[in-house]
Amino acid sequence: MSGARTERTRGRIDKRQAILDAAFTVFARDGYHAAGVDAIAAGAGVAKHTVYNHFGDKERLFREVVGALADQALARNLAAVELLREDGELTAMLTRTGRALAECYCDERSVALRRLLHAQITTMPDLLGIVRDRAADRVDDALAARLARLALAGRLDLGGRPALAAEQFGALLTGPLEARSRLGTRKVPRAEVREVVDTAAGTFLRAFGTEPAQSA
Amino acid sequence: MSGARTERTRGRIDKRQAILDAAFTVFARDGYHAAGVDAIAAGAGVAKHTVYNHFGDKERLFREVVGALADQALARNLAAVELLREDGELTAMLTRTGRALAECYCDERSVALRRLLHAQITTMPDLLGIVRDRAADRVDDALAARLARLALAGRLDLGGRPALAAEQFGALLTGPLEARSRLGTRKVPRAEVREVVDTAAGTFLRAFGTEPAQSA
DNA sequence: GCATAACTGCACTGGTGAGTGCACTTTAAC
DNA sequence: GTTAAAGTGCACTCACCAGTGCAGTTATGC
Repeated sequence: MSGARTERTRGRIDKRQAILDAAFTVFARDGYHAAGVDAIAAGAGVAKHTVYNHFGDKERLFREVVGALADQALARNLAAVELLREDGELTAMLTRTGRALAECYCDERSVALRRLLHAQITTMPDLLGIVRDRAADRVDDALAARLARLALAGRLDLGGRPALAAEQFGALLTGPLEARSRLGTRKVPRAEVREVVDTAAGTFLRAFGTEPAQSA
Repeated sequence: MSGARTERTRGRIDKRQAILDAAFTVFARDGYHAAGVDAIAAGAGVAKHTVYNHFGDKERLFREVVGALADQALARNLAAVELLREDGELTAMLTRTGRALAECYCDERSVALRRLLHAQITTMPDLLGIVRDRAADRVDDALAARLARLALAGRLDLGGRPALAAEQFGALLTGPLEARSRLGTRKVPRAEVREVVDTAAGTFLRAFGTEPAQSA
């Protein structure tokens, strides 16, 4: 329905990108098996042969799509984590970071990536490794590092396990969002995201904070 | 690999159950689309016609499998939640309940249910409703009710929102377990489950407890 | 014992989709 | 301008799979 990404037959170098975009759309909508290469080619405004010229076969195309989604997710998530600085009021900062992470998590592409991953994890077990290496692990590490710095500054008490604390902060966001978004089928209203993030930040600070609580 | 559930052609009434069992195995292994009705029939030691006699078509069979999985998950999870009583030491109790819930979450059938749900949620959006009505929502409610009772007894301070606290306790378990089990593809070692559960209970009690902390 | 309902085995249809072959056109490089 | 690479359109093969038809078998109710 969203039509071809290329304006008719114009440039040549961006066919590859057009195919990746269309492939994402179709895979996300129909899932790996139900997705047809014909539909992808049509969506990209490209001949089926061109798809095979660029990617070899359907599975390799799928892997490329997943890899691209992982890269994009990494960029967005790292930007969110970098909102956690050492200065500024803790509650506000944690809330801002949490909100940014929540937006990443709810992003259409992230939702699709999780869905495709879950669906194909048994038939293509290596996919998870790709996504973890290129995105998930790096975000976790970055978050843990930021929290560790706050602990070093005496503003958090993580019991010497920043990675565990990062894991929990993430869980306090993603768990509720997964449920409330109905596995990504429902757009969580702004107010509800706010509630999830504020509650997560509150719980996290009550558990790990060293400063007098900033009431909700 | 686990062979037919029925010992050759014996009883008749349990063919239905044999089909459901085999269908679970095949759907869980291959996913909805890649699963073949022939494979299911073979796995159940039954003619393909018998499958269609009992369930009409592949999609209805799939729904029955999902429903059955939800019912089983509900039973296991409720039993876990009911470990939360009003007497007894809080940390120990929360840890025991947490461990039981973690085991439910890591159970092969729960893993498969989540996987199938994620994979088919776009093509069969009503599936989520079935699972929520028959399992997820009820578990959440039961957990919230137990926590509310503990709050009423003055042993927790949930800020008057037991449902939010229940949501967070669940998230502190499922989030880390989801990641550490690699979406269910890896068996999480006992020691690691213990770490996740203890950390979750610790964080929860530091955030919501009213009694002096029981150190880890 | 017999009628009926459930089950079996096998062959079959119809549809769909991955991947290829081929003749032709367009673009980019020199 | 000519050449080579990339792209197009279409028809085609091959395989797989949901669902059906049918003739024959087995169990169950009475």
